[in-house]
Amino acid sequence: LDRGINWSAPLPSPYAPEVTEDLLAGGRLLREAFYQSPRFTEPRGTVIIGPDDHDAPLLLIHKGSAYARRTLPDGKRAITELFWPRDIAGLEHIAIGASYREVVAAAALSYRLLPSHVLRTLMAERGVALKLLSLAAEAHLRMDRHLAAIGRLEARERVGGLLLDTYDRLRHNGLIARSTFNLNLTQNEIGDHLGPTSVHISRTLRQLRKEKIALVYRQVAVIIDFARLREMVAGLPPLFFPAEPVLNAG
Amino acid sequence: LDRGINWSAPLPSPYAPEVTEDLLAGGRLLREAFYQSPRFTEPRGTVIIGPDDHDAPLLLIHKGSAYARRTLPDGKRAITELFWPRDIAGLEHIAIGASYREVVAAAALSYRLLPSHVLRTLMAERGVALKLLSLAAEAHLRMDRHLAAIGRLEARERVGGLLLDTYDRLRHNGLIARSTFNLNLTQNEIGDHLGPTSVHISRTLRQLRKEKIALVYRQVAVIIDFARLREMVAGLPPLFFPAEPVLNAG
DNA sequence: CGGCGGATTGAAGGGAATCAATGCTTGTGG
DNA sequence: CCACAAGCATTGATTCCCTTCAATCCGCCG
Repeated sequence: LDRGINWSAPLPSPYAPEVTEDLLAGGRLLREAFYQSPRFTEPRGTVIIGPDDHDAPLLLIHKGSAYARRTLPDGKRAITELFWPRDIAGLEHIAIGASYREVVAAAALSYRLLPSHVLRTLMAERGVALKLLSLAAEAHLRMDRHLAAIGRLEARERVGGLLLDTYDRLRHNGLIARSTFNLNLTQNEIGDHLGPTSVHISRTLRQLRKEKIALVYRQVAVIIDFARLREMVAGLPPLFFPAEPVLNAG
Repeated sequence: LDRGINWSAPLPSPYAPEVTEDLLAGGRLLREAFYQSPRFTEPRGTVIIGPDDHDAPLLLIHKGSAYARRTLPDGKRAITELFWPRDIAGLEHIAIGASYREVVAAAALSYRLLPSHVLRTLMAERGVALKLLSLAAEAHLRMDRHLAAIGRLEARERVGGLLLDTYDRLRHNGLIARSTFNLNLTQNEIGDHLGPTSVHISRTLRQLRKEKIALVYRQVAVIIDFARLREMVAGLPPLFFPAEPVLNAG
């Protein structure tokens, strides 16, 4: 059981050392730009960015969570990315003028928007361009890893991975302190994200509950046994890079 | 059957109109930078970028093809991206100093390398930064779509999708003119890319062969019946954006 | 209270994995 | 020039993970 031991994940990703300063400056400018826009709030389920929106804005999340969703021609749905507070969604819109997926609020969502043309202007600032590229790279890394998981792991490991990844991401950003957190996804949505049907997600969760590894009840997840959960998802590469000498205290 | 009718895919992706000029300029500069470096050639199977390389370079492909591969802790492999001539691989390295996957030559590969720090300098040029972001966005789009396919479609549709996507990408870049092309992937590698085992890939290909839809023999693919193939992968969203009024003749 | 979306559970069926044997090419060396 | 090994592909038999279908249940809201 979790006895207050720090079970959190390894250190964050090491950026190329020579860019950390630029990244910090760029991140600051980016945040300031967002803060010039008003803060919106929308209830769960709201489509923030439509599937065919033109010149869609970028989106900084303050509170709640959101996901990117694709609807296939036959009506099947796939959730390809999850966004949590401090994440920026819609980086693609800076270069590509049309959206190809929806961004949907997974919980009551508080956020700010920034039109893509503002970003294009702001990119003149070296740090901003670099920060945007690094955000894109992080998203790429997560999708790459998710792709490997979906293609090569079984439902059990994928579900375990989702729980652990979410915990690690939230914990790493200081958004939670205990082993309980709000997943904000119905079992149907979990299925759309991981591949299996909601029926199978239900069975998998029941199994984890029965084995006293983790508990998901009404979108609230509780990780009971970190050691066995981490062992269960050992097939998955680590979410962040392996620990390294700290590069910068910035 | 294919009677010389143009079965190729819809138009390329529409960039935000106000950036097309910058993109062209940036692309030119980027290409020029690559051309300052020597051209290398490696045989099929060569690992161009190792899984733990630090400060890995970017890679412009001239001839042949390559793929990005992850090896999971238990030895299972996942191929998460395919690269064809004119593609640039390793955009992540500009911001993230460590590689998290391998880049492997899928055929005799002719390519050039560019160290990431050169890119970081070159990014001062507005067009270059924008071009890099747009390349990242395109890669993101492809992965997003692939994720949806892996998560929601069956093996048959995935295999069909791979064939059709490859054809469309090659054709769109003027790299092939007929319905035959070299896939450069063993059935094992196809499996690593699409999810199923090589055994099941073999059976699926046999089925397509029997139905006279497509033929893959010794890594060479021949699309026999475009109409039925496109119908078969109707569940997949289009590779490029739907046709639009042409933005720019540039 | 009735209705509704989400979750649960059982039974049956199917798609894909696994295991294992065989065949086919190509390259190598005797 | 043939034997042989190695890697890839093919195929059958069996198993199993997951889907599908359908019924039920639960908590919540008007």
